[in-house]
Amino acid sequence: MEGPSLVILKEEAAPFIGKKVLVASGASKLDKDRIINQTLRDLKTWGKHFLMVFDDCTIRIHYLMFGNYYINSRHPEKIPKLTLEFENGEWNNYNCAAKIIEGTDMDALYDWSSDVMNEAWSPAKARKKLAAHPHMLVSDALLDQQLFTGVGNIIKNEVFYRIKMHPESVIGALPPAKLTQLIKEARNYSFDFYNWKKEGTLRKHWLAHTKKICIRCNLPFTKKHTGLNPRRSFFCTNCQVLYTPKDNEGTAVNK
DNA sequence: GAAAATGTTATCAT
DNA sequence: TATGATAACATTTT
Repeated sequence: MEGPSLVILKEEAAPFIGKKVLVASGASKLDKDRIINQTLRDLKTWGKHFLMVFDDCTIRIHYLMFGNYYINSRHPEKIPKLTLEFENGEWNNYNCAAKIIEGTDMDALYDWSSDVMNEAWSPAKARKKLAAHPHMLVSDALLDQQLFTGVGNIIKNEVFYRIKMHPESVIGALPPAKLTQLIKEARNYSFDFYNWKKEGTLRKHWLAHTKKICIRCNLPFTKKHTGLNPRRSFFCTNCQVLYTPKDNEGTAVNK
């Protein structure tokens, strides 16, 4: 699950805010008794971290690759990792990692400005952080949760396709305007993802992820694991430009 | 039916 | 002690 999906969950679970946990159950090892009778005070997301803020602690849920949830219904056979029952409904979470964080001050723990879905998102800070990693491949940069919190592999592939950038381009070699475009589109596509996911049309809007043919060029895509975080990249070598350092710059000159 | 994938963190080893 | 490798989680799609 990528960042935008958690924002959708936050909206779907909003009716539970202000309600008391009547029953907490599930396969998770976390101390479920701890939150019984606590009121759900707030729901927040930091990229792929989902935060349920209670009276004196917070539950952090990560849905990883296969996690999902059912609100006011449950999976026909699977056992939930964590179920919360309130007076107005139940919330079942599956295949996720759940953990209790002591305290409720998430502002002290999370930097919201790095989250592409957050209103506090700061392109300027992103740019500054990127400048500190001139040798990083753009493919790794977009997946780096400290740089583009909430971006996942689908968003990565679609962003590079949109801005016509080869995923193995190097941060330090990007022309300033191209860097601007990368930062801008990381957030912009994430909101498209959010809207399409909500209307159930996300997959049909994919132009690169899992695709075989580039519709701009009518040529086959390259499918390759790129970067140090070797996730699948789908790209067109004809229209997606590879930005690499010139031989005599970017690194110490060897003579 | 095997393999890979919308991903990260805890733990172990060096 | 710091860094890096490995295990763990566990379902759907190709």
